[in-house]
Amino acid sequence: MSNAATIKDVALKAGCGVATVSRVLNNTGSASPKMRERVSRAVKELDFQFSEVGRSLQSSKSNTVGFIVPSLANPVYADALQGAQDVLTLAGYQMLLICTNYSPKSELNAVRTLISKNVAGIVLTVSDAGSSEGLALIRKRQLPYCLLYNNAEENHESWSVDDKAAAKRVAYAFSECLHEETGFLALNFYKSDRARQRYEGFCAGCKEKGMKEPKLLEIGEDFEGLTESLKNFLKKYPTITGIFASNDFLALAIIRSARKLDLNVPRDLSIIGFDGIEVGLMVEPSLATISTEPKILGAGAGKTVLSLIDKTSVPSPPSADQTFNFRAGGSLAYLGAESSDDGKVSTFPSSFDPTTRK
Amino acid sequence: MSNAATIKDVALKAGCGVATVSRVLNNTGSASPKMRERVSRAVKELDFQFSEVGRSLQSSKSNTVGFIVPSLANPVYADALQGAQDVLTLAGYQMLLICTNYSPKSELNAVRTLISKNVAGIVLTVSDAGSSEGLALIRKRQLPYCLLYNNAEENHESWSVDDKAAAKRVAYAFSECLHEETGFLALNFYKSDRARQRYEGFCAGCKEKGMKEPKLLEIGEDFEGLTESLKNFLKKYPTITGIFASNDFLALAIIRSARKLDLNVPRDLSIIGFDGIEVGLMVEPSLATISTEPKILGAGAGKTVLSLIDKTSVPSPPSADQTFNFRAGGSLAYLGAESSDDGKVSTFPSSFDPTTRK
DNA sequence: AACGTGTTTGGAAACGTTTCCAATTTTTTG
DNA sequence: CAAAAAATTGGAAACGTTTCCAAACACGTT
Repeated sequence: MSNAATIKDVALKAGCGVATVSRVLNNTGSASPKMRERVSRAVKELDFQFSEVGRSLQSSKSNTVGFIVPSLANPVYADALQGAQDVLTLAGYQMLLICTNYSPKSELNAVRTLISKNVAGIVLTVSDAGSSEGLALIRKRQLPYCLLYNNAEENHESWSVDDKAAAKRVAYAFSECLHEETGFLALNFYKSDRARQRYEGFCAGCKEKGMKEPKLLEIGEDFEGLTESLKNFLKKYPTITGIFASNDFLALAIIRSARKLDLNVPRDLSIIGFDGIEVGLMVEPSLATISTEPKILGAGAGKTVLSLIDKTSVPSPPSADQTFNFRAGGSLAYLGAESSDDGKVSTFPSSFDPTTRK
Repeated sequence: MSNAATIKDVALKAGCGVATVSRVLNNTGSASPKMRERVSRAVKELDFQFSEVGRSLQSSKSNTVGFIVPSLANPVYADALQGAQDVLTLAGYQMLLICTNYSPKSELNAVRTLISKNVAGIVLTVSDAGSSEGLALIRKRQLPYCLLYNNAEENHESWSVDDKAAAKRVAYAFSECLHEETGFLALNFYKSDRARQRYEGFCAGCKEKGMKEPKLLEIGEDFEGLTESLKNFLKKYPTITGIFASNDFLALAIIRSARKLDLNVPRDLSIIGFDGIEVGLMVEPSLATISTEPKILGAGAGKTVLSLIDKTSVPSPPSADQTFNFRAGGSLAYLGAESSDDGKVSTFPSSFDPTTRK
């Protein structure tokens, strides 16, 4: 298809051997000034560019890194991707992207595909790190890789939010505002180990603070019928005063549903989200949530893979409690007697912000 | 690095020539049943997989398609990407992704890179289709390509929202609600031909309806100081009753700013957005906006490139007025005397929805 | 003028495929 | 059963690079 010039064409036009062209263009080995000049002119005239395919075949290396995520509809992954892109591009790598749509089977296929394309490394988010066949294949093939948003077993490189710790923090927030009975809202609970870990952490936190065990409100593929589900849920558990949504999108959706049921947020029902997406700051009342830094995580995972490729020292991910912050917001009400009118809650001291890195 | 088996290893283990292995595995040419069996076993034992690099070099084809977008922070592009991914994956192609961060210079680099990787085709959004060097290079190299979100000159394949027509529609909506004086809010006006086209269309629509010419409110890199800008803007033009924001994010941000200035939306100021992102439905009041189908556009552009590659017939993009719908919402107030209390506006008949395709 | 020394240069092999073609084997046919 | 026809097989070239190695050349020294 492509009428592109090859190194042979350049050599022909410059009147020299291909080896010389290669040497000149890569600045490896010697070449006389006039030879350099002739080659340069030929390159100009032919608009020559190396074929990365030929290069990759010969060197069995490539400047491509694979990126596997469940979906880009979730801004968290989109942002993480941006972060990774930035560091990869800077290092001269391109990104081969595959979305698995939360299907573990696609995960394995994705890995196979990337391997066959000879990628230099892989950044990936899997459904369940413990049982992922794709991940196993990567390790078997000894490819540089880094997990993203999967809380690692110790033997994996990984950049992730500590879901359990963060969810615990949510429980504390409810507790500090004197909530006793809460619910946990998740979409596709069974498909995401992240949702499960959040639930686990939330339960642990509630227990620790002497609150009742959170009731699980699980919904299916999309938001259809959420209002109805909420109605039934609250009928079944009328004493619930707060709901922890496993991501901000869900949190916004449940707020809307509550509104449809003529419930005032936060007066009748408090909501806390997870992720800290930007629009959470734009709605009224603003969304109390766990704020995270997807871009930093993505960049970190990208850097890790690059280090693994170059065999330089691997950067350390932030420690568990530095991967998130609790962000106060109007959607969480203080239930005490001296309840002030504005529904505002004191902001908590934010922990060290891992954002600060070059 | 990789200890991966090659076709030679398979041939060795199966006791045959590489040509035979190739024939068996690709089901091209004949092979005896026992030979097939021997080869299959060898493949199993070695966990063999073709190297796409070798293949690509030999065939000067590849199953990779390039995708160039300004950014993924904007959910519109993220969704479009998803749409494209779906059709590409189904057709056995992978996606090489490059974000340009709105820099025309990166555009050219991106194209060069993709060409050197021997992609089969490119889907791309450029800053300005008329002057894009990257686009010019693609055409020169005769690569299959399709523009996305760039309103095409007639000689380009393109899937895009008709910005001008849609913006006109916004003007009509204001007009129908009896607004006379409006503003247009844009971020990085000069960098995006899309923002410019929207402004142009909006002006045209206002003129047509006998409204005053919209005042331009332009802000820089991010949302810092938006509230201040709005304050000054409204001081300067106190008779403005509505603002058209060039995307939904901006619309939400300006609503928040208005709120900070103690203005009630929509009573004191009406807002209409552009894009139809999902959270627009979740906020209160809901966002009046132009709803679009990024996923469909992305899928369409993907399909177009695939058709170009296969030299099959190219799908037709939806006609201009089918690329968007006006979506009524609480952020747009009817200014007539019989103003009802709820701020609701009649919904307009939605035009044919181009979503309906396999 | 003959000799080292150091720089430039190009041929050829290798990377992992596919495909052409000729050689070999099997099957069919008279 | 021999010959023709058909099916099966493998060697080799090609795709675009890089790199090893030996050949060619340019010098300054005796």
